[in-house]
Parts: sequence; structure tokens; C-alpha cells
Amino acid sequence: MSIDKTSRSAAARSAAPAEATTPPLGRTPAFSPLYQQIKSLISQSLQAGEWKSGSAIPSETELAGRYKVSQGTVRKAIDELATENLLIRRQGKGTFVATHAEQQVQYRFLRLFPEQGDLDSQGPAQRQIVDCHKARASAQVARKLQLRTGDAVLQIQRVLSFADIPTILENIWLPAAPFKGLDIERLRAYPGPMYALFESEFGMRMVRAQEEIRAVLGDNEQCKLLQTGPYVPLLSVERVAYTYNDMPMELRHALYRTDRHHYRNELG
Amino acid sequence: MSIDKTSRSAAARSAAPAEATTPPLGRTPAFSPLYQQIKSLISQSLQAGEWKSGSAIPSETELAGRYKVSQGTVRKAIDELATENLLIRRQGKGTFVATHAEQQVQYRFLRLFPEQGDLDSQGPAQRQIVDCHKARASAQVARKLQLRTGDAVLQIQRVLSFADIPTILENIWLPAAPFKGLDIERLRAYPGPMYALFESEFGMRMVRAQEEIRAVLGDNEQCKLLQTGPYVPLLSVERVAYTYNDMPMELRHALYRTDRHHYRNELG
DNA sequence: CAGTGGTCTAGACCACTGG
DNA sequence: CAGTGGTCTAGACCACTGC
Repeated sequence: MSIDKTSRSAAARSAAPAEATTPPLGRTPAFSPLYQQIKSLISQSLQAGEWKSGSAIPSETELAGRYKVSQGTVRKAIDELATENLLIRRQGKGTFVATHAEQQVQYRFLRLFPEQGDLDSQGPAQRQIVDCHKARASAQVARKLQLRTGDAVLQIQRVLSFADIPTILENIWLPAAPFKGLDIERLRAYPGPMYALFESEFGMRMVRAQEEIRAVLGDNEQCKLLQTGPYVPLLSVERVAYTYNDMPMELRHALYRTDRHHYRNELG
Repeated sequence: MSIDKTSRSAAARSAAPAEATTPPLGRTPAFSPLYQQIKSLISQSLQAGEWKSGSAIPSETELAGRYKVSQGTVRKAIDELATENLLIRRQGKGTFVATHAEQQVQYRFLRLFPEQGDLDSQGPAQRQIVDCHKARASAQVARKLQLRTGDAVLQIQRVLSFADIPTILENIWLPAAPFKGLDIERLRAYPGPMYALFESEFGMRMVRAQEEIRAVLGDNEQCKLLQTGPYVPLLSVERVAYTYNDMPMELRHALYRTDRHHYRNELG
């Protein structure tokens, strides 16, 4: 993969008067700044696993040399990757591959906060894997994961408790192929967040997610697992998590009790 | 307000050997980069209303001259203000004061999307002001708005409908002082979003907000206003909107029907 | 065409980290 | 102390907008 410093604008260079290629019918081909190309190259290295989760990538100076651009251009590329949470900058130390296996951000995609006290006061979550089995993708699951109906998927059900109170009931669907070898024993044996397991054992990093939230009433089975009475309103949180290249890799349909917690969202 | 290019780092300049002021007990005073100071100055001009909502601020070159810094430093300041949605950059045209009164982002803080079709297909929202009266802040309202219990507030109730289906029931609390003169007639007369009214008629720009979301069952009155049957689960969305300087300016407790819509959230 | 924001460079210096 | 990211500058050129 090489960098093209000249054809960034697809308009024919006006310095080349011969065979003037008129731009075809006002269709302006995409202009791609250098730093965007660098950003792509770094993304590709991340995707290819050239650098491990949590480890440092080469310094800005070194990358500038490798790509034959100025340090400022590399900096701008890294800046964007850092604001997208793919990289983490640490002054004086280096730039690191973002990971879900960090103390600071135990649950990067979880927006549920306790009504009283802070995240620390309720202690760590208790994870209970209820089920994990192979299945075939329904039409809806296939659509969200960009698979075909009937494709092999893993289906996982678990309950998260805070301070011994069951609070989240999750149904998770994963494409079977990238997670070959995952079973209920490995899930139960792993001590950290599930996304950290995906990362360390399957090299699959979830970099962003989209959630759709609705208010629902839990059915009998759901209420039993959450140990609530009947007719309890629950937050239905349907999450699709994406790895690099906007590839959907996980569908997670969760039910949150919101009597002792709330979903918090910042609007910019 | 002047810019201090020298005392950004509070460590005594090592070039001044006389009367060496030992840094008091390892307390490192805050380092503030130049561009952050510029950012503050621009913020203050925004807050003071030096530039109107939706109008262009001076060009980067002009601001660089005014503040006696390089254009690159102004650029970095504006970049951050733009990512915080206080300013909007438009290549070739200028940099503009962000506003709620734009076609593109009719509802900047509303995350509700129709289950079928897109935002356009359901047409514009119908706004029905149910009530608007002066009241005294309860302890809870006062806390959220950083007022004292019993302070004067305006309380507004309204219903938003999409395609003639009542979908959102809102209870809004505003501090009375900054919104003196607002009444139900003016609310009903204004054709645009309420935040645009706050902006154009009271010079009050909401720049960010925080929401707490829970699942609840509507009571009889609420269900009547939303024209649902009883025992319908609803999204409770409690929003505090902030103007400049993290000053809370509005408390909005809304109930969303989520049978035809869902709350959408992007996690980075 | 002038004026705006957007990109890219090269170099200097600062702040932070760890050996 | 060397190495890293963070700030700041000055200048050149490009892309986009509107007159």
C-alpha cells in the first residue's frame, strides 16, 4: 500500500495542459487529504493485528518516516483515530491500541449508572452465564449482523447483577465463524468483560456500537431471571457492536431494570 | 481580557535565578496552553452575545491578529469549539455560531427515530402546549437547575405528535428570571423548536444536555394525554440542558411512546 | 477573482515519563 | 537524560464559495 500525494484531487492537474481531460459531467471524484490516507493505513495495520491490544504503536516520528510525510500529518491522522477511541494517546509514553481490558473503562459500552452512589460504590458486576449454544440466524439477526438467514451463530444468554441484584438480562448473538471454539466453559472461566475476551482470545476488537432503546414489559421468563414481579417496565436495549470497517460483529438484546439504575446519555 | 504567553506553566521560569520560588509542596499549578486561552476568549464573546446565533464570527486570520497569536493557534481553538457544537465551520464561507434554528438539525437534542421510514417521512412534529404557569421550584427541580427551593420557575407542559399520533409528553421547568415575559401565547405563536425560541427571544443558547433514561408505566393522566391504554410502558427521559459555562437552564421530564419510535444512541 | 477554511510542511520548544 | 506526545509558529498551497 503506497501513498499517492498527487492524485488526491482527481481533477486533472492544470499544470499538465496536454490532453485536457474534462471532468466528466460535474461528477467530482472524492478528494482525500494525505492525513486521511495515513489514517487508513494505520487502521489497516490495526485491523491486521500488526500491533497488539493495549500495546504501543510506533512513535509519530517513526510513522512519519515510514510513510514519508511530515510528523504533523501523522499527528492529525492519529488525533482522529484517538477521538474515535481506536487509539489512546499518553503524553511522554506513546500512543496505544485501545482495549476493553482496562481498569478505567471496565464497561466501555455500558451506560447504566446506579441511582445512588457512583460506579465504585456498587462494586464489580457479577456475571452469570445462563446459556450458550449454536443456532441458526433468524432473518432479523441475520440482517443486523449482515449474515444470511440460517447462517451459523452463537447465542449466549447471561445475567449481570450489581450488589447481588440481577439488573441486566442479555441475549447475545455472534457470527459463529470468527468465534470458533467459544463455549459456555470458556465464557464462565473468563474473569473480565466479554468484550475483553473477544479481544484477547479471538483478536476481535469492538470499536463502536449503536443502540436502540425502548420501554417494554418483561415476559414471565424474563421477569423470573431478573427476579422482579410481573408487569415491571424494563428498558429494552438493542445493541449492534462493530469492529473495524463498520463490520457488525455482535447483536446484543438486553433488558435493564431501572428501579435502582438509569441509562445516562450525554448530548453534545 | 489579555493573553498571558509567559505564565502558562506556573513553574518559575528557570531563566530567572533570583529569589528562587520553590514550588509549594509539589502542587503543580495548572498548565494552560495558548489555544485554550483563545478558546476561553472566544467562548466569552459567544456568551456575551458579541456574535448573533447563526451569524459568522471573524475569520481565523482576523482573530489571530486580534489575539496576537498565529492562525494555527486560533484554528485549534475553533476546532475544539466546533467539535463541541458551539461553532460550525463552513469551508469557503466562514465559521458560524451554532443555532437550534436550522433545517438540518431541527431537533438537536432529540434522539427519537421512527421505527419505519426516516425522519423526513413522518413529516414535521405537531406541537401542542397544554399548560404554562409560574410556580415555585421543588427541592428536586431546584437541585437540578442549581436554584434554591421555592425560587420562581416557569412550568410548561406540552405534547409532541408525529403523523398526528401523540408521542411525547413533556414537562419543562425554566428559571423564571432569564425567561421573563414568556407565556403560553408566545409559546403557541412560535412556529419553530422551543430551543430556537429560547435563542432568538431570550438570547439563551443551550449547548449541551444530559439525559437520564428509565422505563416506567404512565399514570392515568399521562396515558390520557398520550392517548394510550393503561399499563403502557414508556421511556422516561429526564434532561438537563446547559448553556455556556455549564450553567443548567432547563429541566425537561419527558415520556416517550416507543411503540412506533425508538431512542437511538451511538457509542464511540 | 478575493476571501474563507483545509491541508501540509519544517522547525523550535515545552511537558511528561521512565530509566 | 533520552524519547515521547503537546504546543506554537510561519509560510505555502489547495478547495470551496460567492460576487
